Amino acid sequence: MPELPEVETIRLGLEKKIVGLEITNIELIRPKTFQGDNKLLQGKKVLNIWRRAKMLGIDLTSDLTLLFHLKMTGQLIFEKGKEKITGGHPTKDMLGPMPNKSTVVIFSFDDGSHLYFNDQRQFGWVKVIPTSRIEAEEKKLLGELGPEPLEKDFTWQVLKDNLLKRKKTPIKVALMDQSLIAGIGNIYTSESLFLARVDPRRLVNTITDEEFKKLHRGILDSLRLSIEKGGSTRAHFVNVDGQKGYFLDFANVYGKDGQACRGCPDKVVKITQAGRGTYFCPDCQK
DNA sequence: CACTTGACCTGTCCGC
DNA sequence: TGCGGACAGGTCAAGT
Repeated sequence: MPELPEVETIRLGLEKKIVGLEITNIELIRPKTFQGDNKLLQGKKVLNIWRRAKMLGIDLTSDLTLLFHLKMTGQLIFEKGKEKITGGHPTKDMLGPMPNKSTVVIFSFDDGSHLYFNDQRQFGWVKVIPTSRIEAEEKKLLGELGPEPLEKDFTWQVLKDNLLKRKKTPIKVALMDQSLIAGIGNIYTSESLFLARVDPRRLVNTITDEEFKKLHRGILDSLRLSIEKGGSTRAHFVNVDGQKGYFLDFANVYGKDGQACRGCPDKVVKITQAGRGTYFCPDCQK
């Protein structure tokens, strides 16, 4: 599920809801998704919420950080436990009552509210790490990660230099590599390559400077538009209130195989690269 | 090194 | 209605 815009949507939601709350209990329904000592979290307060690549961090007092990766189907749903549901609650409307069949961990807070970590496929995880070591040991704690595309210093030259570390890799596959650029996944590679009019099968070392510039623009435009639309919901993604995102209503190619392309008489095509679906318009993307 | 496939899991959808 | 197979916002390890 979540790529950069979806994780960012969750981050923005959590920021408004849980900063300042104190954790009173952690229930591990699927213990293997939780790494570390959950008892350490009792009585700790939420300081702030951050995102790096597709990971979400919740900093707590006592130098503790909860690090989440939601992988394909992870959800973080916040519910004000004391509010009685009387016909028309966004979470209930979308997902039914919490917890549900896919709930893997439940965090409880001192005001009676709860944060539900749901994950149908159980690929996701959350772990406890020391906040103060993240900066110095990012590679060890978060993995090898390329630059954040929405940071100011992410220029088209930075994009080019990083992608060129994999000269003979198809551009679509290179864009998915988190060690080259962080946060971009299957939806936004297809979308940004369409905006740049670049064929996803092209090898990185055949891309011209003009094309790197257009690709840079396409990445920023698709990520920003998606955050504005609350992310992409294909099947599972919802924000912390259980609501879907609407970026896919504005998508050009993702999930549109067999449908007419927006700007030419041709149809959008789906191919497989590195085991994942790629969508593009063979007429527009050269 | 470059690239593909399978594994991790559960659920849904589509064709027979 | 049932069953098998393909497929799903991600990432690893292992194999060619």
